[in-house]
Amino acid sequence: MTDAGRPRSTAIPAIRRLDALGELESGDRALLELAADRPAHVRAHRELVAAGQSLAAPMLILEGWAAHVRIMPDGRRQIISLVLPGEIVGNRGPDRPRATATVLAVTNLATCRLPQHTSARLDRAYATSRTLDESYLMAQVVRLGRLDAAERIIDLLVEVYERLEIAGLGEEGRFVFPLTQEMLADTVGLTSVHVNRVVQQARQRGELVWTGRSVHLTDVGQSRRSVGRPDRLAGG
Amino acid sequence: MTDAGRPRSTAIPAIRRLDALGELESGDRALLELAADRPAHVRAHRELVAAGQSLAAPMLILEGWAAHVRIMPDGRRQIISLVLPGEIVGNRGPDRPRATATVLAVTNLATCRLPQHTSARLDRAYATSRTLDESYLMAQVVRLGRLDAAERIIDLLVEVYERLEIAGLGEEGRFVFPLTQEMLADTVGLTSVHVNRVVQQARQRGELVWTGRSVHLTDVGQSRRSVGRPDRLAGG
DNA sequence: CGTCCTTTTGAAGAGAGTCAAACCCCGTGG
DNA sequence: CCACGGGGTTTGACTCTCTTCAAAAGGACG
Repeated sequence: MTDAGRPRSTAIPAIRRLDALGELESGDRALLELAADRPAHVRAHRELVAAGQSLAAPMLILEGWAAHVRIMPDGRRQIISLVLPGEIVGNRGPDRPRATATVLAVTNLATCRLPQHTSARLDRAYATSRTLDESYLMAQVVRLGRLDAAERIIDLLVEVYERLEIAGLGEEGRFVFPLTQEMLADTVGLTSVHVNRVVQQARQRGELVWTGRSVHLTDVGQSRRSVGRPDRLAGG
Repeated sequence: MTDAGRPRSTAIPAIRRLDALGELESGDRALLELAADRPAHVRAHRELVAAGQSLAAPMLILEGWAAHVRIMPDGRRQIISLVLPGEIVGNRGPDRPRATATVLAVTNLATCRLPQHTSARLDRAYATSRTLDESYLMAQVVRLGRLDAAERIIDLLVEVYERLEIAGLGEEGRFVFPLTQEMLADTVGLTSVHVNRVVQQARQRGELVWTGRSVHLTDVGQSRRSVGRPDRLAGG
């Protein structure tokens, strides 16, 4: 279900996402396009925000992936959450954004400051985005707490696919997935060795095609049922 | 002992917590006390909010513990986050609160509606509370993703202690802990059998005294270091 | 005294981690 | 054109944490 009735709003995925979340008007889109017109670039592996630092303003990811990361004193690493194109770092509504964890550029990034004090519709898009952030974090907790290795990986891939789909960056179960198996392991709380084995099993089942940086979930519906994902919330 | 300089603001722990977070004025406290004066009661094991439902208004927990829970189709259960006295369910700032997961009363509860549209200081307390909620959720992800069983349990107990301390409900590592080992297991992503064994080891090390519903962490500093907890954010 | 819930204990099995090495792809440079 | 290097992926053998299944033992309460 791409956009049947509505015309495609813009060529910029990040803006398409906010449009989808808030039903923006053309003025809102123009404002966002203006902001996106002079993007700031960040190289992969650079820190966007150090833990405990505060962010000047919320930041919109235009291209590339970022992640909230926690590294423990002994070197263990956990990717707490991913930030995909169209999603926002430091989106805390009225209060000052203060990072609760380090934010890392997973790939090269294009970003811009998030326009503030704007229309009601745009604010609604931001608010919806915030609500989604929370639900993604909760889903991550359930994933790590109660799913086994195979389920964790499929569940994460399904979630990523559905998140990318909002910005028009995924279709028919296909999407770009720039994480290495090692980073995937740090996301789902496993070792890269075990991730590798489990991914191969999913391949052999025909559930998953993953070559280079592109992933194809051959039957998203089946996959999402197999991991007991709750139905998507009805719109509104 | 407790508040050296400031006079103890109120006898109600939930209000003490918000006071600590926002440096309230007496008017704010009076407003909260008024709201807390006709509490609503909820029995243990009742659902406060069903998954996907929206909440009429944010709800302040006056007494007792609640939890965000996800139950999977096959019966697996994960407690996503705990809500302790003085903490808030459905605290989403300006946007409509919509529950992302079921909220369950862990013990009998006393609650009240959270006063809205109030002073700047009270709003700041709410905002800080929201920020803390997010950091607790992130800590839960790290706990489940990268800590082993013993670490998960100690880390959770340390966090709970420090959260209760804000409301004046913990001192010298001692606090009331109403969860059964089974519920603790559902929180830290383990089985109750294994939780039991690991708790016994912590007892034998002398790290933990847990009898009935009261827990004593004999050396909080040592415990928090042993699980690699980041230093608490400096105030402000 | 019996019932229900929670904690405790035991024995055996499975899932994931560890360690180590080989393999692959790809860009670099001789 | 091919050797070199380096990240990422793959494989194998072994270990160990945590789960599973079962049952006993405590405790609170009507």
